[in-house]
Amino acid sequence: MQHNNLDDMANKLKALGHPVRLKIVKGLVKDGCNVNKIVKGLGLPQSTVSQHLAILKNAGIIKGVRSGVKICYKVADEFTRTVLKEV
Amino acid sequence: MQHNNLDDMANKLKALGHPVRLKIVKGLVKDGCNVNKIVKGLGLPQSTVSQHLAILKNAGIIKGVRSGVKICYKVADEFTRTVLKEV
DNA sequence: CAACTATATCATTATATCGTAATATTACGA
DNA sequence: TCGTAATATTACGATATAATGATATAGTTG
Repeated sequence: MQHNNLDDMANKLKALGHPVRLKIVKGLVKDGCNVNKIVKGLGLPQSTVSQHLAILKNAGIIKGVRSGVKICYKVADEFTRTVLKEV
Repeated sequence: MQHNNLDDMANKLKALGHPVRLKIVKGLVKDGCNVNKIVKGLGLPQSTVSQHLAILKNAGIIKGVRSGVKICYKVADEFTRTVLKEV
C-alpha cells in the first residue's frame, strides 16, 4: 500500500506513541527478533506483547517473517526508521 | 524540562497520532496561528480544537504566546519539526 | 464597568485502548 | 499422530480518549 497520507501517518505515529511499542520498535530497528525474545526482554505477558506487535503490524510499521516455528519481526517502514533516529 | 526519554517521546508521538492534531501541527509548522483561524480551517467546534491544542501543549509540542486578546500557537519542539518533515 | 471577542474548562456520552488470563493455532520433532 | 514450543486470538474489566454543547475566564474597547 504505502499511501503516506495524513491518516496513515497519524496511525503510524499513534502506534509508536506507546512506551512499550516504542521500546519494541527501538529494539527491532537494531535487529529483527522473535516474539519470545521480546517477551523476555520486556517481562510482559506474551499475549500483551503479541497484541502490541499486531498493532504495529497493522500500522505498517513492522513485518513478520516466519522461519519454522518462530517469527522474525523487523521494521519495514522508512518513516519509522527516520523517526526512531530521533528517539 | 526536555527529558527526551522514551516516555516523553512516546507521549509526543501519541499526541501527534491523531489526524486532527497532525493536521493542526502541520499547519502550525508553516506559521504560527491563533485558535480561531484553526477552528475555521478545520470546521470543528472551538472547544474541540482547544482541547486538541491543550494536548499538544501538554506534550511539549506547541507553545502559545498571548498577544492581546489572541494567542499565537507555534511548534516549539525540534523533534516534532523533524518528524513533520516526513509527513 | 458593560459589551464583545478569543480562548479555556466542564460535564456528558460514546467509543477506544490497555493489560491479562484463557484458549486457539501453527509448525516441528519423536 | 502426540506433545510441545512459539505465536495469535478472544473475552473482558478498567481506564483513557474523543466530540460537543454549555459555561467560564481573560483581554480589549467604548
